[in-house]
Amino acid sequence: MENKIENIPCERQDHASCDKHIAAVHDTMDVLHGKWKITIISLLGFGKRRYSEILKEVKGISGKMLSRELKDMEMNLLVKRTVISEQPISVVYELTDYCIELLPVINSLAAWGTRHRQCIVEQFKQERQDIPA
Amino acid sequence: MENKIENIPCERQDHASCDKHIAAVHDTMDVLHGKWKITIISLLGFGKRRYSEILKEVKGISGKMLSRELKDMEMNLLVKRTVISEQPISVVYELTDYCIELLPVINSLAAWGTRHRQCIVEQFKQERQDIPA
DNA sequence: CTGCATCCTGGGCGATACTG
DNA sequence: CAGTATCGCCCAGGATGCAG
Repeated sequence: MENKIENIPCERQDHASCDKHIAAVHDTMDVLHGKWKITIISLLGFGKRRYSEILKEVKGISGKMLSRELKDMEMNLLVKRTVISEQPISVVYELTDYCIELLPVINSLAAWGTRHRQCIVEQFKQERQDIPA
Repeated sequence: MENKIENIPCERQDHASCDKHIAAVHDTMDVLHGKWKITIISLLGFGKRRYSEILKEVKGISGKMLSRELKDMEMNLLVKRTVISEQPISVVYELTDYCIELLPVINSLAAWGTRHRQCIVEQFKQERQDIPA
């Protein structure tokens, strides 16, 4: 029951560094918090978009939430906002280079999620044939 | 404003794969949902722990939440629960090999979080000397 | 010690209507 | 078209107490 490190593919060795690690994770999660930000980032990873386009393409999001999230993300330097002064006015959002560094992270989340879904499906099948009668 | 992919270090090319990508991310986030799971995983990445040890080491968590989260994680095959029939009874939790695959993902979250914190600090300093008078 | 039931509060988020 | 204001629901999660 000791603090033997085994099979752990990372380099956390003591309580202090463990706490720092956790704090760092929370820094990221704070930035990504809420129901929508990751989706928005994924979408914008696809290319710059206007407000109304995002509204359409992110299924289910309301206008209030979208502007709130975008404002938030702009403050966190994740997104660049550009006003196009035409008729009528339009606003374009795009990922900052900084935020683009998040994409690989999000990709790794996606990769694990894909495997996880398969695993759950397997498990389900398994259970169904364990109790067949 | 087209769907030009540029500077994007990942391979999402069309709407269908983009949607799948997003769904996969949500699969992962569902598993990690709530205020505590990532922290618990990080801690257990450190070595197996008893219930009461986790309760002490994860600052701020309540008993209710801890058992709820652990049960949840057990169902998702993230954690292995072992009852030690001694006096008094104790229960040991440890990461499954499956969950250990999540550690690199969490590490990448931490890595970005560390950089982000530095970036925010820089930005703050910047602003303070932009409006010094 | 481990873990569940109950009660309760805050705030995340949706719906709608309104302004520039 | 972009964004704000108001209202209110709902549920994650905190506190406490009980059970095995």
